[in-house]
Amino acid sequence: MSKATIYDVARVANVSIKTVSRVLNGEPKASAETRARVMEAARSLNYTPSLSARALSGSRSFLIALVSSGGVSDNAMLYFTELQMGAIQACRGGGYHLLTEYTDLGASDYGALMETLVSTLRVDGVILVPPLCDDPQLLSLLAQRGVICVRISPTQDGGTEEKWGWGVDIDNYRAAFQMTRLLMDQGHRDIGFIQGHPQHAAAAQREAGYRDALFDGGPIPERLIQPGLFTFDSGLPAARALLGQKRRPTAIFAANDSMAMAVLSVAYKMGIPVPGALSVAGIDDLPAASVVCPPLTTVRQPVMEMGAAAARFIIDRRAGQVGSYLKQIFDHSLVVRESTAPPA
Amino acid sequence: MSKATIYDVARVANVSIKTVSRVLNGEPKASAETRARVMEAARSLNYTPSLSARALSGSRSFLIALVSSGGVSDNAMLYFTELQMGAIQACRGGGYHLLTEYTDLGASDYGALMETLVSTLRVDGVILVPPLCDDPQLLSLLAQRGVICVRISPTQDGGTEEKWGWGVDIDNYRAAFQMTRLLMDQGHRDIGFIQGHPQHAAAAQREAGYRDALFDGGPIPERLIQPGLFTFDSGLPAARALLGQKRRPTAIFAANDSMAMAVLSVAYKMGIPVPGALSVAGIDDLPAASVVCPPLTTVRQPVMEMGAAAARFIIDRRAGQVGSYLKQIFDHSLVVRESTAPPA
DNA sequence: GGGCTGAATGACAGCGCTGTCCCTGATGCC
DNA sequence: GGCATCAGGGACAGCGCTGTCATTCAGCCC
Repeated sequence: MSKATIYDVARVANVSIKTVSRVLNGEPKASAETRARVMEAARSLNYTPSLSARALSGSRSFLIALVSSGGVSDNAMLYFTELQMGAIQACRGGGYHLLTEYTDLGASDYGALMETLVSTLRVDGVILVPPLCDDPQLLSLLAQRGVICVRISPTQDGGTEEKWGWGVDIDNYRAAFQMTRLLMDQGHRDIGFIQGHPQHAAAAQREAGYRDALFDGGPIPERLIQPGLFTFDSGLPAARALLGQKRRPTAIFAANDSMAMAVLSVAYKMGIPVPGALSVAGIDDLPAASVVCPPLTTVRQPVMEMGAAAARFIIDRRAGQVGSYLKQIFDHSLVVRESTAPPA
Repeated sequence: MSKATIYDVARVANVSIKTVSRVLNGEPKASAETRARVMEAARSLNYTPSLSARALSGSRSFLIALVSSGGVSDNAMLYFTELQMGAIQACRGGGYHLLTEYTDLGASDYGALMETLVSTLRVDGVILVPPLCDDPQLLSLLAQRGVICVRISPTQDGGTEEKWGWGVDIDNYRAAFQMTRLLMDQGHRDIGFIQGHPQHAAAAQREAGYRDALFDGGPIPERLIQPGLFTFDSGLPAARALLGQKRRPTAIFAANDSMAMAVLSVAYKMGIPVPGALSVAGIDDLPAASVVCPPLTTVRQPVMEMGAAAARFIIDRRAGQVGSYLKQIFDHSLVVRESTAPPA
């Protein structure tokens, strides 16, 4: 019950420790019979290998770091938990474990943290969320150290995989395009838009989707488009600007849910009934989106799957498999709730 | 730049590796001069010790596991991120790292996961959130293996520390008492209450606080108290039951924010203006609480600090310090927003 | 039959630290 | 001076694995 070592297993199975190692790691050179004997011995002893020993002598640490940034209620953090759960599940399948770290780009310890991750922990890979995943300095540091890096919703100008790592995302352009069309199909024509953070790749893509859907490349009355930063607070003035106009839009599409909720909040204060006099839509499907009044029409991303794919990518790479893509695009889906309806 | 080892540092500082180890670990036997020389050598080589090697040869792994359970939008998960950030910060201070794992009590791999945590990873401690932290089987397994265990918001019948580990919490009774009194001070007398999950210790404490504040031990019209499970969905029927009564309460205090939001939602559908005709309050101060309409009056727990304290406890214990308490109680604070007002 | 190939397995040397034990020289005390 | 004491520091043996290389023994070809 204390702690069986590989020596114990070897003794019981009557083979060398190296053979035990081989069997447990699924290496080819082992007869079926030996394999069975070793497995049985391991099971009977309730053996689990020591991660530290494996890491120390081998080339893998079986550790993946998920690095977050931003404040607790920042947009990136809001689906962080979900991302993390996906990654954890994928890790479990591969004998890996997920380490979570936190840093801000501007933080003074940011370099030291990465150094620790690479040197002290020797993590097998790193998963980065925005905006960390778009920091060239960080990315090149990781690349240079040979750490596999997966970026969540990265900018597209990532260059080659060698240099920038791999990424997972949804098709932000299409998601925004479809949501805009959904509003148009309901009869809306005056559809306001609240932009996302200018440095976030997804923001531009979403805006492009909106523009193309609404005017098909033609000019758009710019009064319909207001700046935002993906945060609830940044959505407030944008919503006020949109709703304060003499000819008020009949629908507002915010580049994410946090800002869409800000629209809901401003409309509530101004006494504008939603969806009666105003339809509101967002993107992300945050847990809160289904809970606000009225429940928000939005775009759901398979965040958990994306997290799992990120971790799996690292694990597979470390196990020797080579993929060829730079970025994996996941399917999104429109979630129509009660915040949208045909204009009065 | 590749990877300096302790040998390199020893060579440069012209001492034995053991001395380097001593200096870096802050052990006493080293003259100030030697200490300085070693530190300087380590810095110049950009040396960071290997965690695996330390774990393998020493008695500490420098790893703390934070184990979560429940679904993404379960109550426990909603402040999980915050808890985690606190723990990460505390870990950083002590040279520790946070590993996150996920399991359900009912899950089949639940035992195996714990086994892995203890045997394979040899974590120095485990932080458990409800309802995991109240599972006697799990707790005794950890205790038996000598793993330090910190429970977040645990039941009180924990028994001795040896057996059950340590816990962090707020004074749920007082929080509920104060919130109820706040509503009473505003003039409310018909204050409905939605209970929390019956198996969760905090639920009973909050209810007791409400009862004592409202009727000072005397009988309470039981129509005012409706069952809930801490989830948004469970709050819906409870809210309907309360608001459907001929003599409707003028305020509803839900045992947590998720259910308070359900009240907001039901009131909205029924056309009951909040706070005009109904005041609503919760407990937790979820990120969403400030975003719903109207923003929710609630009780803020210092979740981040609680997470930090939990991690710090494990680190200190591992470093040899011994505390004496079983449970550390943190200060909460009432957050008065717009969902409460004097009755019309 | 001799030599060759290849599958199955073992011996052994670390990986980079920490724990334990031991050595050295200075200090203090009678 | 003699002896215990103690701070400061080193030698050395692992911790429990994996990588590398060597070894063994069938089977097989000419």
